[in-house]
Amino acid sequence: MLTTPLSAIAEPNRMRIVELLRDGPRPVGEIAGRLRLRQPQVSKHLRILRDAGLVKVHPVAQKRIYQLQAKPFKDLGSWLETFRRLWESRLDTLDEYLQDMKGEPKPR
Amino acid sequence: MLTTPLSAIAEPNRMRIVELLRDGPRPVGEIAGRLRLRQPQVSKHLRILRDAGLVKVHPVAQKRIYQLQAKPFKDLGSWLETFRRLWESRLDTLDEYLQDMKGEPKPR
DNA sequence: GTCATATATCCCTTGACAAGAATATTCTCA
DNA sequence: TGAGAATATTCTTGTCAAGGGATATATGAC
Repeated sequence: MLTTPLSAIAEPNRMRIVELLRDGPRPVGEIAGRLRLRQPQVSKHLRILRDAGLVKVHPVAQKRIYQLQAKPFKDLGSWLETFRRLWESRLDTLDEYLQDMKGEPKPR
Repeated sequence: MLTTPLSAIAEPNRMRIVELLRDGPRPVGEIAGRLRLRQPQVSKHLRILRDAGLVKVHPVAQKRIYQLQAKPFKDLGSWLETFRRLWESRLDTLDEYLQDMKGEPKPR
């Protein structure tokens, strides 16, 4: 129900599926075979990945070719960028915070 | 139990906590106040974030100042990099895959 | 010591979710 | 049309995790 891209990838088997699809589009059966998973579980995981917008499906005969979508990865990258100062600024802000606290009135 | 950084961030309230800490270290009470969460839940979430290596705690008197850690974000960035060709190569590999399957010439 | 503040942990209930098994659906082709 | 292949869905069950409430622990002030 609540299917955000992040929580979709957080599940270990879905992570494996995503990493497999990183190398190119694959049909369900091949995914199941390579990852040693049962077909129904793979279909269910793909359904969730699809609802999260992480993959898109292309029907070819009876096969369904699943393909990664770029957007959620771009978005995740953008979100990560907002943390860039975390590792770029050598001086962390802890000392700064502690300094601020010194000026505040003491609890009673 | 299985506490990976990704699954830790995937939880909505923990995501909010992480985004709050992005602006700087904060004690538990302030996090609870700003996010309108109850203190025990915040402590529990912080515990999980801490087990996942996302935050570090600095005791100051009775307060515990929580601070984001850079490493997991760097790691996530590195992992995300492995998907870069996804959105850099405008030509996706779907046609290529279909061609392999059918043995047909690429449609024009 | 006692009290107040700040945070952590414990117990409990409830809901979400993943796997398994069986079945349903969709498509191709003879 | 029927058969077989490829995939999707339904139902059930067990597990895990989040929230609520109460309580425990730690620190500082008096």
